Amino acid sequence: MPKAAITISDVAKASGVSKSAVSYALNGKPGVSDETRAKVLAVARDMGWKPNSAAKSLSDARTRSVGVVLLVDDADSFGAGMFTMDCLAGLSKALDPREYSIVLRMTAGGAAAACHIHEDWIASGKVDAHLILGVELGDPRLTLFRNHPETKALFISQRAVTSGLPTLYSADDEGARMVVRHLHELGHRDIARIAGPEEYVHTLARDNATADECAKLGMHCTTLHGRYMAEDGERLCGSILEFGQRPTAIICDTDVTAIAAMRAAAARGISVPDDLSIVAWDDSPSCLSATPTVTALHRDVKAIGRTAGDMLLRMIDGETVGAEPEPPYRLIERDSTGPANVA
Amino acid sequence: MPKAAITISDVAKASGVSKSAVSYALNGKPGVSDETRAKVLAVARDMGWKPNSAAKSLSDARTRSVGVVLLVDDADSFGAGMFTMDCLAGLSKALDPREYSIVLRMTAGGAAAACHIHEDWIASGKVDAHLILGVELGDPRLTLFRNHPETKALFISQRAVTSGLPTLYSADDEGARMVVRHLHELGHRDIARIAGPEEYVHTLARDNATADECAKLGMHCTTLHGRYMAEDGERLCGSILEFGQRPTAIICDTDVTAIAAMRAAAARGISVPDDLSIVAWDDSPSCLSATPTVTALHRDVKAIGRTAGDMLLRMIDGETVGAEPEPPYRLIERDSTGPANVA
DNA sequence: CTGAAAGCGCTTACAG
DNA sequence: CTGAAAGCGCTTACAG
Repeated sequence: MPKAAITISDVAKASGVSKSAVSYALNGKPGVSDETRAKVLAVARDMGWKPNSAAKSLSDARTRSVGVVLLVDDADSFGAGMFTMDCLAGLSKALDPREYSIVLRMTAGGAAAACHIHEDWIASGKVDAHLILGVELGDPRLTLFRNHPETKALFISQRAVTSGLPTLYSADDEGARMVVRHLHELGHRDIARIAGPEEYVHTLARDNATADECAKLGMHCTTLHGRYMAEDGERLCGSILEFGQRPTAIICDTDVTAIAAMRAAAARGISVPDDLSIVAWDDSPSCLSATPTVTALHRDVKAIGRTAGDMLLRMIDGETVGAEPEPPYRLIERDSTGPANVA
Repeated sequence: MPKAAITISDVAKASGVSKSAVSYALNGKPGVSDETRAKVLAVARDMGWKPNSAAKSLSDARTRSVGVVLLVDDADSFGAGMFTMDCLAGLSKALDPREYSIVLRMTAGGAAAACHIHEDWIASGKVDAHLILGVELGDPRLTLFRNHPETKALFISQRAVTSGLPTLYSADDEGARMVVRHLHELGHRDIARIAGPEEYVHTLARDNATADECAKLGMHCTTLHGRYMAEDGERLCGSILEFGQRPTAIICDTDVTAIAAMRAAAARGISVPDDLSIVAWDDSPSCLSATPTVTALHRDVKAIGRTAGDMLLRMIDGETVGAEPEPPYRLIERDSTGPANVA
């Protein structure tokens, strides 16, 4: 069984034609008679021939792969975990039919380390295109790809951050407005938000949109920032509930903080959703298994990955790609939100 | 900035020597004077030269990448998610210093589809080695790699499944015994287990080891099988609590079912850990945020990935690799287990 | 120590 | 329609 790798020359010999004839036949190009072509194809199949990937890449300058560098944080391997996984699944799905693979690297060295890997890939021609996630303001990867406009690179990011670069931008703005409007309809006028760290650009995007929509609707919103951890959620929720005027609803930027906030409320005898409504920004299975179940902003992460893959393929095909929006959020109403109870 | 890819010939021209001299210099091989070498290195660095990856691969028959095919299940994108992610992170960490990348594909087509991808990779020389996860009994990938002993492939699996093939085998056996002994020390004699689906080989491994250790220690264990879902955990726990002699402890094969089981117990007024101890097989953040916190078997998944990476590199270097154990489980005692309360 | 040459496996103008 | 040739960018014996 384990025959040494068979080449186009072997096929040529076996079918009694020249190497070039084999190449033409195999690639469906003109230059061979139908008869020859059929024979070559049959022989190639029988011998189990596949084009050598390195040789093909060298000769046609295509690697048939897109590069992704993941930033891993030793602490929170959890936060980004599922998003990344689903996103890769979607990407893979888009790439699959074209026989493109993902070349994956992970680094704990942050944006700078990721940037070096991309540089290497550019210089070595390791990938046909780059996908960049988790960009921050002043990220060196922005500069890198601005300086290499000939390199095909797509960012999944906020619109404001990557301006001028091909981007699949998030719908955080719309999401924020959606939540605020939902709470407004339920009669809430005084709300709070347990937001993520201010370093994240999407946090700022949400901050802005939330504030803007609240202003439009005449609502008041207090925003506190913290990490995406249960303890932060509990602590911030405590602050919100104990100081000043208590809001009737809280928006939490993540499922973890939302569930932590519910616990903090329960600990104080505050009932959700009767006394307090809670909305989680990221939907997840834990939103479903919590008591009560948590109303959440849901987005189809696989679809985001798939869209990214499609955009990358278009770039590889030579098309110019600009900024395109990701699929919209959907608000999934569950049991943690209800009419405002203004005591 | 965006200079067209620069090649070894450019460097040769710029430093006034031949291409071969450049190659020797760049690869630290003898054949050039120290002076020439230094000059070439300087020029190459200045020009930002990197070896073209396809050319290098073609010439030395090494792709500097290992291939991984992930089986994605449209339904449960969650279950395997974090394990896979952490495992990849560990793998990447091992591969990084050698400048190896992961070539990643994901498929919803199960083992058969994955098998085809591996076949393609073998024929096209796309990767230097393969890593295979989530193998089941009768998996076509076992046959494929048995028929291709010259291909470097490592399985992360159960020892029994892959016999003869290079394998990083799991410590499920030891894990099971560890939990049983822990419960025995706490005085439990009559226990139950909410296990995973019987299709999974690791389920059987756990079944066997649990039964064996119980027998040794004179303990009784009832085992029920179900999916890794909250509803299954609740249902099975209900069955266990309501029929026959109620056990004093339950081992759940996953964090999800453990937490569901705790809920089922609470719903029946059974207190954890006073009336019933609960152990989760897989540790996770939710074990920490549950009330009470859940005693769990914890394994260092990144270390598993890293070990796999090291083994793969050794295989790539020509070493023969057999079956090696993964790092052992650790039992993390939290608040969901306590002394047996034999009413 | 150094250069010219052949080869890795494929593709693609270029003559027959 | 078909074959011989050159080239993709690198490595590596092989003569000077």
